[in-house]
Amino acid sequence: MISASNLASLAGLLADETRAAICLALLDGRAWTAGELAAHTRVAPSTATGHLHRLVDGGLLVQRRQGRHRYVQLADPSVAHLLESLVAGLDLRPAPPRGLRAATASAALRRGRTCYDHLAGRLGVAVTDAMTGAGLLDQRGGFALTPAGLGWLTETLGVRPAALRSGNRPLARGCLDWTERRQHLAGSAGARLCETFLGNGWIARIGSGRAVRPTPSGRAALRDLLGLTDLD
Amino acid sequence: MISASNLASLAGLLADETRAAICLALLDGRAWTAGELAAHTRVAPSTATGHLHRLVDGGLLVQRRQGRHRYVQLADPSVAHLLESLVAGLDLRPAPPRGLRAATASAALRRGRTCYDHLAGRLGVAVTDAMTGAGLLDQRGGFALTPAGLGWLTETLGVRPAALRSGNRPLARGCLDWTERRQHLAGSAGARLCETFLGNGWIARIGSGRAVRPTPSGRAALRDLLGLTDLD
DNA sequence: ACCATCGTTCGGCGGCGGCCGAAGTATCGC
DNA sequence: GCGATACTTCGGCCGCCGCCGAACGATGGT
Repeated sequence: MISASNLASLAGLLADETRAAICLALLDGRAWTAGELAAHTRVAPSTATGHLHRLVDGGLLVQRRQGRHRYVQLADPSVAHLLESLVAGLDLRPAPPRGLRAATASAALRRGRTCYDHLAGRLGVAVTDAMTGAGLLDQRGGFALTPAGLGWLTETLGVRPAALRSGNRPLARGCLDWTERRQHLAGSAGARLCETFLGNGWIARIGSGRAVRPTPSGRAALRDLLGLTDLD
Repeated sequence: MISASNLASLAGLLADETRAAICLALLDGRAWTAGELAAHTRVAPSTATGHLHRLVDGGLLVQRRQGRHRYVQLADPSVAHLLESLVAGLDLRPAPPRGLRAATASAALRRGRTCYDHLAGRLGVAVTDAMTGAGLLDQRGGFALTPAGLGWLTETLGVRPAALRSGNRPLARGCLDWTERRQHLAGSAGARLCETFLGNGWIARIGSGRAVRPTPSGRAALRDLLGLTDLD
């Protein structure tokens, strides 16, 4: 039919375990070099090159050459959204990770992380719930920011209103969390919120991964702004 | 990593043009027989059998045997949602369909159709816009049913409130329309709305496909309830 | 009982594509 | 310049998988 071959070729980009692992790694929203991705997926650099070519040609990734490095990242928030939808569609047996290091890394990720450009994990869900309780979000009839929530973002947090209307991206959207099985705030409001938290030093990345944790000043701010106290 | 192989195998189910065409055909929400799908995708029955096995084993489809027929349909609204997300991710060159028959079928589909279990096409978008204008939906901060919209569904249309809370499916959700590039109402509210329209004889399927059109009584009802007059 | 229809299983063919290593090109630091 | 590092291109190997036709159940109609 009309778009079956398009759909098949799009799915084909993710139908290989190595390419899937590359895309999942890039879900942290940052740019990785080709070599990092090759090491991360445990394939030869030449193999990674081939995969990156296919993903870039397919429009899922964009690249930026910088010196002798090739940086690559997800092309678009919509690509991240697409990946989230697919990962959310995996309610299959989640075999527990083996080894202690994997277990603690996994615990840190459950506690808090970035999901492309917004907050996820228990931290993301807790912020979302607190905003809902404070009347800033309305999850009763869907997932929407209230007028009070819009004011809170722009006036209390200082987000520029123009930054909330980027392209045709939705303002607020629920993103299903794959560790918490709950929705957390995504969309441009979620992206600006995460950006503000990072910029204010309220949260910090742990090491080089996508795990994040609140800083002492962040804990104080979250308590004052949203009444959040129990963050671990 | 944790779910790369799961993601790859899920994507692999859709990475074949024939299987993709099968899933898109099933997006009309109805059950098809294996033979119908074989004819629709122009492959031998034995080939279709193999594909259906893989899709059922992968959890995307469920089957029901009835006499010498094997009926198959999408397993779940979440599978439909997943497919919608992927199709929405295709802003690639949509080569115009060739041939007059394809063109008129395509025009009927653009005018109105079912998208799994809710309304889509210009009809679906028009209903969604009218509901938004009447204060029944709020698309400003996301996509949510207002309290008035909830009352309208249950009192004016007679939808049982219990039918709106099915499992953990969201009540209202925006679904990006691939012909109109606009959002229309999905989620359980969208499903009940479509069900009610069909049950009241306000819309009828055209032939055996998923295209629908308003009936004369439906036009009157849409005009009285939502002020919709220009439906073609 | 018989045939027609629907679906399935099996074997075999052919091509696509993922993998690697070796050789080649670009860039950085000294 | 020179070596080291980052990446790419190329060729070849191998396995997977989509396709079909033919033969084989299974069901329903007559």
